[in-house]
Amino acid sequence: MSGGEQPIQRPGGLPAIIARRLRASIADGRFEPGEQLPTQAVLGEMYGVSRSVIREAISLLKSDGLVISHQGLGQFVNPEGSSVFRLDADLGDGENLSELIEFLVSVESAAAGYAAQRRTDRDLAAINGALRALARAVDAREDGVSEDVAFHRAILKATHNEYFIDFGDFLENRVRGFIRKARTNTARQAESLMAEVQQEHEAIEAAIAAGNAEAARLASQRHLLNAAQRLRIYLADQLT
Amino acid sequence: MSGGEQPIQRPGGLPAIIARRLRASIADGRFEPGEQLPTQAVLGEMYGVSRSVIREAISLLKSDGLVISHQGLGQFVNPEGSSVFRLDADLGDGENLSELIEFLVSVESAAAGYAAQRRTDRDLAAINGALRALARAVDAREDGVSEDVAFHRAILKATHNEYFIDFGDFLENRVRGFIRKARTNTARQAESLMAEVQQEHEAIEAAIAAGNAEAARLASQRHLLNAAQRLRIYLADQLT
DNA sequence: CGGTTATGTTTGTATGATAATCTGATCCAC
DNA sequence: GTGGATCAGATTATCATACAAACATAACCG
Repeated sequence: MSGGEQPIQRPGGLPAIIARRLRASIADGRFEPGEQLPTQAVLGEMYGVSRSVIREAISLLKSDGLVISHQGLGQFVNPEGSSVFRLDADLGDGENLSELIEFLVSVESAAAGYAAQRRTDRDLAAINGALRALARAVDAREDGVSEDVAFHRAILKATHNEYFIDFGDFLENRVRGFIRKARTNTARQAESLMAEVQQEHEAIEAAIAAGNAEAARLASQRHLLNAAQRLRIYLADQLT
Repeated sequence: MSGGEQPIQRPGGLPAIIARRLRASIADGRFEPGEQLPTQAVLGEMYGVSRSVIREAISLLKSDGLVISHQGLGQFVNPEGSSVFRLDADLGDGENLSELIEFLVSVESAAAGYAAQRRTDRDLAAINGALRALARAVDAREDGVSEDVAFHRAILKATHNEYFIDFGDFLENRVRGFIRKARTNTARQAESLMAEVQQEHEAIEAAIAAGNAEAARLASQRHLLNAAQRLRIYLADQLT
């Protein structure tokens, strides 16, 4: 999967390497919170790279809120600690896939619960419309990817919570897209699989329509866990 | 709160501005997925800045996985979409505080549930030890901050899931630290408040010890929601 | 026709210079 | 002396330029 036909993927260049080292140094306490970092010129000497590289590395740490720099003053380790939670899904290696799925399920199912409590009639109509469109697509022997996306997005939208919606976009781009690719590649049992998926979808929709948060959580949880299971089977087949 | 005694916080410099614009352009579809971006030299002309600035901006997008660059080839919009979920908590504005808390509660309570299912005896001992240490600190009229941190961290550790642990660190740095500051600043009712918090902690610990995932989820949920409520009261008082 | 070699383009890195901004010391007036 | 303005130094921010490395394509040759 990783490292195939595409041009080789380097660790990210010198700036990324330096950034990693600096991050480690901060984490290890070699630079304490609030402490002033060496100047860019000095850091350049320390690591044997030019100031441009140091600047890019620092820039990355700044975007994570780990470092704060003031013109004329210097650069400091943010005493508040990193201000962002960064979830980078390196799917496909299968290493910590289970752990990641667990985390994803927690969020997704919670979102479904909130959606059940908050969905307006308009939300419900959108969810229902997406579900029926998906059914039509499956009947027409299409893949129904865009309809699947619309369905899940409609649910997240019904939470009326920006954070869940953003998280859903991430989930969509990285994980569900991956799952879908796996699914279409194992087109053998596509028929029964599609029916299974559709059934899970309908369970979610019914719970949300009924305003039953607990049921929505469970149904959503089951759906994603099943998808993960199907993905695992696919990955196992790949290794033969 | 924001913009007080510290040196004024600029929007982040030219690179951050350019990065925002590029991000917007990609989101708006002005640059389609997989499409090649203009060269750094051209982008520099377009925005009227030097190539260094463009490089730093692109570097930020690359760290989000939104852009991929190949030496000698050019820079491309990642067709897979962003590979990271970025949760930056701009707490203190109170704007979408409720939404954020909702998201945090979802994750934290799920973690408590997993902890209840998986905790080893050693985990349980760590949690219990932290809880008793916290009680001692409160009795001794100390703030007990470090003990509080240790308690929550021990729980997250008991999930044996790296993602929850990382998330806990973020939560700790940004949110709980903020809550704690609010709490100590309203030291008037500290006595009854501490007792209330301790009671909530004990409920979580008991559920985890009993291996009751559902109870652990609920207890954790209640604890964080109450903390958020206490925070809201504090913030409201501030506005007088 | 197939493989090899130029060639041009683009990103990566280095280097040096200038502008902007902040701290701390210095200086001057009163 | 004290308070405020001014200056010097340090440091980041930005710019400009040059060279190295990697890649695609076209030209070339056997």
